[in-house]
Amino acid sequence: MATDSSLFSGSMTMLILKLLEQKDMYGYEMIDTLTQRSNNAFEMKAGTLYPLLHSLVQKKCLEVYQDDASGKMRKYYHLTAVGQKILKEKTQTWHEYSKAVVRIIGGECYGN
Amino acid sequence: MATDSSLFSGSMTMLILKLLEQKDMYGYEMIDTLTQRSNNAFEMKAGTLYPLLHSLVQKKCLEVYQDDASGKMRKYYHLTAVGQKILKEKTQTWHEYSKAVVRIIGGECYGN
DNA sequence: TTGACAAGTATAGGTTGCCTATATATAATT
DNA sequence: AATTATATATAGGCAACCTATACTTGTCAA
Repeated sequence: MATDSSLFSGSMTMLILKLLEQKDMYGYEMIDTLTQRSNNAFEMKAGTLYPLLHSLVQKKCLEVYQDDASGKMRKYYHLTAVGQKILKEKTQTWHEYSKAVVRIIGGECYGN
Repeated sequence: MATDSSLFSGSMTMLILKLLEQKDMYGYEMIDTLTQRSNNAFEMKAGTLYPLLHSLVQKKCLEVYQDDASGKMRKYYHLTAVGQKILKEKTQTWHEYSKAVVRIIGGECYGN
């Protein structure tokens, strides 16, 4: 991530799971998608992503399958029911904390 | 902090500086104030706070003075100009990242 | 046609941020 | 008198993320 990433450390898992809720993706694709959708606010590093993906597979949050059709090795990740549950929990927690931060630092407020 | 604190690690400094922008406080007072204003979402631990305060003093973000009037030792912390600048930067970054997260995970976002 | 670069995945090692556990001392409560 | 709340402090540890590096294959320009 860019600049002062520490402000949002811990949210990486949530963001990855959210991307995979919409469609199966391979690692490099996730990095690009995150960068685009966040307008460069997030620049996830490969060295952060791949170990994270491996651990999420181990925790049964993701399933992986390989596709070499294009000649390049691509490992696609698919969100499981377990992963979906974790995503829901993390998202809820995020909104809760986000609202609490806003109550303290003021400014904009997040719905629901 | 409560439960899955990792989602917001890195925001502690910002929150502390924000409290001290409003008035000088001593450590224990900050913990209570944070707990109250966040409706128990944040439960900062003493073992987290005091080392953080010491490091902020070292970075010239805070100044400290002691008050033993009440019989109890209380170290009051005061926000410096440097601290104010850091607070402004962290707050800006937080809003930026927060908006980026909302763009990815969805939910409403009010104001800038 | 080969040399450089982008795409794609992977791991080791280090830093940071926060936590738990523990320690100390005094005031208030019981 | 004993316990609890107030108040500050430090050591040790874990988890999350980063940097640096490594490897392979495809593409494009010189």
